[in-house]
Amino acid sequence: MKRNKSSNEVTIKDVAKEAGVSYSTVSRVVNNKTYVNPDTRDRVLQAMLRLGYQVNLHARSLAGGQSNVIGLLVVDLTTQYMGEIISGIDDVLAAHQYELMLYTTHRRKAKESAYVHMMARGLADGLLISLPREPEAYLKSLRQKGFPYVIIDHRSEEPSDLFVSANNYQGGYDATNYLIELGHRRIGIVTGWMDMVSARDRLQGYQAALADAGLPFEAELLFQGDFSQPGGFNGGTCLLELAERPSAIFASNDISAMGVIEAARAKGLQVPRDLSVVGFDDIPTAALLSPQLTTVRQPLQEMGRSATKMLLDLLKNPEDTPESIIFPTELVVRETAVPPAE
Amino acid sequence: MKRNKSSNEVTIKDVAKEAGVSYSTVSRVVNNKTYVNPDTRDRVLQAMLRLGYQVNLHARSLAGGQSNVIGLLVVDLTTQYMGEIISGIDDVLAAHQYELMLYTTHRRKAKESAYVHMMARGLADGLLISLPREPEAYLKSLRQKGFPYVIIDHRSEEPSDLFVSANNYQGGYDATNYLIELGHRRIGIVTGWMDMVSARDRLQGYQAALADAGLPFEAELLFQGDFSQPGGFNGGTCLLELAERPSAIFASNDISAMGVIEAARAKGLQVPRDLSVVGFDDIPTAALLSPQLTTVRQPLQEMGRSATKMLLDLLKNPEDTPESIIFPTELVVRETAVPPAE
DNA sequence: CGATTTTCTGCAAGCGTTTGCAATAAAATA
DNA sequence: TATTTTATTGCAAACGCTTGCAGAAAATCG
Repeated sequence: MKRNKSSNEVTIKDVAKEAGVSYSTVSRVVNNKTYVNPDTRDRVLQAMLRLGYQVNLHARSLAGGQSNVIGLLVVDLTTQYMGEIISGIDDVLAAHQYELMLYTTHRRKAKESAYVHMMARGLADGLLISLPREPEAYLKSLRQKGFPYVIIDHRSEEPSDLFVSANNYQGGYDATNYLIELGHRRIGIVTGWMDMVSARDRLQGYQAALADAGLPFEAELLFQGDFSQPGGFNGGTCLLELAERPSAIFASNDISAMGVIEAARAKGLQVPRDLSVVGFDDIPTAALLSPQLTTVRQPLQEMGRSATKMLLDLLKNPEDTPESIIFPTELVVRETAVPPAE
Repeated sequence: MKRNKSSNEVTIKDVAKEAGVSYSTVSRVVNNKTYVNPDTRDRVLQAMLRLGYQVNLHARSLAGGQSNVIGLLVVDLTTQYMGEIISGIDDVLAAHQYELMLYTTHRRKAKESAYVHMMARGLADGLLISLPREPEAYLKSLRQKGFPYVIIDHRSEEPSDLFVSANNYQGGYDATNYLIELGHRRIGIVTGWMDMVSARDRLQGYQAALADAGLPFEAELLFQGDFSQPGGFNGGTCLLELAERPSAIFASNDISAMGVIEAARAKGLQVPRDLSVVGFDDIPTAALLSPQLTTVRQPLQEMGRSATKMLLDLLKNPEDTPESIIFPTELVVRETAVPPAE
């Protein structure tokens, strides 16, 4: 049943016959190995072209070669945040003839682990892990196996871990500080998932900026969000219902900033006149909102690209020890943050 | 070098030894085949658990089993449009223990073909193809091989092709007709890539609505866009610079609608006061803009889900002949379209 | 010019599975 | 009880490729 399909496929042996050489020679040509006579190579190449040969990745991988597949673990695909990162990853992968295998965890911690093991089992040559929730569960076994991986947007504490991240602390600091400089004194914050290092870093930046300006950190001005629009909406609503409501809110990502703005509108407040808002990420939509969102930019595409390059480099030279990267963030001043009303 | 890694892995044979059975028995247990003594099965299951066995997909696929991988061909990942569809796909795949292999063509036609062949070569069990550009190039060979695939958002003319699409014609008609009913008489259109059936269908819907209302179709009111924001911006700019400028514009997707709005603003015009705009897709952002975008909704997630179900069904029962689906579209009235000024 | 070295090619083993076939044991039937 | 059937297992042959090993041919050297 499946056999007849397969018999249809042209294999390395067919090419060998066509070119009048042994199949190992064909393999050498395909893999650009040394010690192949230029003439022979040409002949094989011709034969491959004629027959339309395509390597079977499964077989190659099984035989101990590379699978030319990179696994990517993501939480959620629907966000532009992720789209940007993936597009960076994809750029580099395409340039190096690698395939991308995608896995969405939907924040189910247990699944992450199972998937990672399967990947490491030979399905993929390396792994890109974005925004992991409980990485320690499986990272340890990857390390033991010496399986190459790079983490995206998560500043790992383990020194041997390779990661690419942005300076979330600084970003949080800058955003908050900007609001302070505009004259705001009561600044709320809607955080992200607090089990994520990046979210904690942004919060700490916020607190540090407050402290440096001699402003107190007030617990009632903090709302634990979840990087989602509804989360931002709830956060905004809560904060705006405080007896003494904040004149500005720092949302830990653009999506929740949009939620906050939504909440303000629902309360009949105008942004930025009645409430200043600063986001984080600078997703493409941020510039398209009206008013345009003031936010902290992290170079998402570039992060994806760097992580992938790093991983590919690691695959090529396993002895290499590239350095983790922390990209600087950049405050993008647009329209949603202005000096407070009075 | 790679060997030591592999030797680390627990294979079906290890499990067999641990359980005291032959490896073929283990395989039968793993694949839930009939004719395995319940006791034996238990013993094998135990052993698998103890050793932490994970099937090697490459080997399985090579040996003629399924790879449990579905290939997905997409143009571009950065759009929410695609994010929505993928999220639907992913839902279904996850529920059926399939992996997703992703391939982004970046609109390079040649690459599409190469990738499809590689997938069909055993890498994947089936293929999901979204927004193909020149599908005929490779679809033919897929058909010949009997390789299962489903097309997303492309109404194929080939009767044997399975596809999931939305009623783009009706959507275009409804959007235009709505504008006409509001009182607009000069209605511009920014199209998508005209080599895509969906874009052409939307345009035809637009023309039909015009005709039905006894309005002429004027070539100067048509701008060939490309489904992108800049494309929308250019289109908007052009149309608004006409001697007699339109009072409304139908943009062929939300992203370009945002571009059109941007263009209007750049010209000092207010939406919707000076220009009504209707989009297409209803991506999540559409509801978050201000003013909120009036648009035509197509059930993207559902389309992804249906296509995937269809494909999986086809894999399970190759004799089945599921029907292609054309989802109805729905006009979502929000704030960007109102009666014309005077 | 014989002896090395280097380049080139083929053979065969193996990667971890699935599966048809054969063998055996147990159950059902005559 | 003898004979079929049915259930349960194991063996071995693929699947398409990589790669170490060994020979053959060509190039280099003393």
